[in-house]
Formats: sequence, structure tokens, C-alpha cells
Amino acid sequence: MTLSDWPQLQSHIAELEQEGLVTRTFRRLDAERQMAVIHAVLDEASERGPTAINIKHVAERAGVAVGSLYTYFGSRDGMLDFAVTLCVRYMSDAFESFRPYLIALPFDQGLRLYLSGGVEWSQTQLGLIQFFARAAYHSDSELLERIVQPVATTMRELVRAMLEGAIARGEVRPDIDLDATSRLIHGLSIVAGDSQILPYLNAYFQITGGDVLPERVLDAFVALVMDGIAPRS
Amino acid sequence: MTLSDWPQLQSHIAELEQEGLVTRTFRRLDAERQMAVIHAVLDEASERGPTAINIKHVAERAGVAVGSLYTYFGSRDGMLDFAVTLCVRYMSDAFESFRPYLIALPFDQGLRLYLSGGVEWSQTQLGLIQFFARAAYHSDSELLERIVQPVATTMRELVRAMLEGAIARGEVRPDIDLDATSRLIHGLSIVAGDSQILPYLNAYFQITGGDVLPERVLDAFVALVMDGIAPRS
DNA sequence: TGCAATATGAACTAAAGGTTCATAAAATAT
DNA sequence: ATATTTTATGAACCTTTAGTTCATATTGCA
Repeated sequence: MTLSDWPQLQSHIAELEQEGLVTRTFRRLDAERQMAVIHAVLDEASERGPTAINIKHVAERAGVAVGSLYTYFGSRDGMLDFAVTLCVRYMSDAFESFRPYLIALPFDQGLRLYLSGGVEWSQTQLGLIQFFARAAYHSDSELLERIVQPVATTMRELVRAMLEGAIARGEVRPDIDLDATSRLIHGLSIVAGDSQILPYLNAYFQITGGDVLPERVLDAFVALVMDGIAPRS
Repeated sequence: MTLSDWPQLQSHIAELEQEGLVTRTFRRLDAERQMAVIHAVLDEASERGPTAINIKHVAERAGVAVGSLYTYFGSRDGMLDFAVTLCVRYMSDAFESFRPYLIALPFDQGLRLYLSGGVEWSQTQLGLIQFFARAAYHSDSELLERIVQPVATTMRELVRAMLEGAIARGEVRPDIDLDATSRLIHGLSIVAGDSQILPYLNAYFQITGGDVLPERVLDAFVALVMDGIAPRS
């Protein structure tokens, strides 16, 4: 159990308590129990999909009684709401805080950093990211509206802003279709990233495989985006 | 109900009967009823996910009694097996038949055709493709092995072969990382294609949106892959 | 007309999963 | 030390879901 993430989460949890998404009881829990519950919810959601989350399984996974989860979240749906909201807040914050650095960097370097941002994630961060990714591939319309759409838009707009900066600095051809190109780079980033975050996706995306490891993909990614494949004329 | 696809499916169905995946009864059904059942299975699987398929819903959707489905497929799992096998065979055949044309074309043209291949799909083809795509985003390991892995590998190898052809014809810089680059183009094709095939994915991939329509994405795709974004030196 | 093949869907069954609540334990206050 | 509040527990309850069966009806064919 990773406790290092605990302090960072406390402000979010206090906020969620104000909004009635968790009870006071949960906030006052000792760190270990609190993290066990959060990880159990995220892991369960990542494995079975957010909407298929099962409160009994979560209880067992966290080493806690079902009844306790009811005193924390009120209901299964309340538990899901909590996880969803926590995830959105956390991810939005994360992208917001990276933004200025990424925009200021030369595009190829910024892209590298953006793509490999997840080299050293804590267990909780990884859990939240996986939770988001799982939600993203589900067709549930409520999840799409509440998590996927807002976070994905933030991500795409970040790519777009990086590209705009690069154009302003003369690092990019002026004749590219800014809007469509930033959408494509956003999409390609997703494929490259998610095949690492949710390994089963790599069976489809096939981003890595054989002796093509993530590092090599990163190089090819930047090379492809910067220079394409046509011979230099 | 589209009956135009019926003749094309008959050979597959006869084959599947030999392998015990459907009963003789099903093969001898009139075209309309047969297609109604197949579409019902595929649609149900596309909406709820292949493994979450529900035999009672399929029956209702097809306008057929549950008991009849049991005389056709033996069990719910048998029904799923049938759909899975039909899907793999059909998709593999399709890619195999396109292959020679795509390889022979100049790369940019081949890529265009590959990406827009689905402009005029029949209802059944679309159903099979959606079935495959839904399976691809599920973490079920049996589906991964039986459908996703083989079909995705076929797709990626096709991209690779197109790229090899292009290199041999001198249309491509010799210094690109062939293996990694074909994986990236494969991935980008998936993102671009699936955001159209399963529209809810576009909330995440955000390939189209605003005044960026599929046509424009296609242009930007080819431009990005061929020339990248850096200024021509 | 009768036999074989097929269709039907109510009824059976099992499992899954959300929720409650009486009881116990722990923490806090008096 | 005792009372009181807070929290933890998990067996039991209940509803829903979904796979399967089968007696009965229907259809096609010899």
C-alpha cells in the first residue's frame, strides 16, 4: 500500500466531503484504510470497467466490510460518483500544472515530455489514469460527459497550444492544418500512451512488440511528426 | 433488413456448420430470418460488448423466440463463438483481398484508400467491423487471442508491406525506422477509423469536431505522414 | 393424412449484486 | 470508570438478471 500519495489527496477529499460525495467518516479515517479503499475502487474499476464496479468486490479487495463502504459513500452509485469526481479533478489539475512548461519548450522536446510524462507515476496516479482510460473506452454516455469529454478536451487543447507556440516560434511549416493536425497528434499520443497504460490495448494498437520498445517508439513518433516519411527535397 | 449480403455469407456459414458452430437448421433458414439473427447478434454485441451479449435480448431484437436461438446455436456461448468466428474469417478475408491493390499503389494513395476503405460498407460489413472494434477495446483475454490479435496483426502487416513497397519504389526516406513507423501509422489509422466506426470513441480521440470533418482529417493525415510538420529545409 | 422438423415463450433455476440492520467494537466525552 | 457516540462488521434479505428447458403449437413435406 502506497501512503505517499495520501497528503496530496486530502484537499480533494475535503472538497468532495463538502459536496456530499463522501461522508465525514471517510475523511477522518486513518491514511492506510483510506488509501486501501481508494485503490480498491480504482483497481476494481480498471479491471471490470467503471460502470461494472461491484461494491462487494471493492470491500473484499480493500479488506473492509461492505457496511463500511455504505457508511462512507451511501451507496454503490455514490462510490462511483466519488471516484469519477476525484479522477476528473485530479487529471485536470495535473494537465493544468504541466501546461506552461510544455508550451514553452521547443515542440519536439515538449512532445517528448508530454508522451513520456508517465515514466514515474505513483501507484495512486497510475490508478487514476487507468480509471480514466477505462472510462474513455466505455460507451456509457454519462461517463463520457462527466470525465472523458472534459479531460480529453483539455489534453487536445494542450497539444494545440503547444503547436501554436511552435508555429509562433517558426518551428513549424506555416501551411499545416493546425486544427486537424493537433487532433491527429492528440490521437496518436493516446494510442501510444494507452498501449502502455492498459497493456491489453497493445494487442490491438500494436505500438510495441518484438524489439520495438517504448523508447524506440518515442523516437519514431517525434521523427514522424516532425519530418514525415517523404524524402527531403 | 439488408439481404444483399446474404449470398456472400453462405459459404462462411456452411463452413461453420461443418465445424459444429451452427446447426443445419440455421443454414436452411430463409435469408431474411438468417440475416435478422446475424444482425441482432452483431448489434447486441456492438452495443453492450461481445462478452456481455444477452441471448434474450438478441431474440427480441431479431424478432425470434429464445428457443429458436437454442436450436441454432445450442447455447449462449455457442452463439458468441459463432459470431466471433464469422467475424475473424470475414475480416481476414477482406484485408487479404485488398492487400495486392494497396501495396501496388503509391503510398499516399494507398494510405488514402486504406483509411477511407469504409466509405460504402453494407450493413452487415459495418456490423462485423463494429463487432471487431468492440472486441478490440475489451480486456477479455479470450477475445484478444481469438479475434483482436490475429486481425490487428494482419492490419499492421499490411501497413508495413505498403511501406516496404514505398521504400522499394523510392517514395520514402531510407533512414526511417520501418518497424516502429509502421506501428505508429497502424495506430493512427485505428484512431482515425474507429472514431468514425464507434462514434462514442470520438469523445476521447477527438479526431473530428467543429469544422474538422473526416475528409479534412484524411488530408491532414496523409500530409502529416508524408511530410511531417517541420519547415522544409 | 401423418411424420419429421422447427418455432414458441412461459416457467424453472442459479447466480449476482445492492442494501439493511442487529450486534460488536472502538473512540470520545463525562 | 462509565456512559455515549461513532464506527465496523457481515449474515441475511431481496430484487433483478439471464441462461436454459420443455410441453405445446406450427409448419413443411412425403
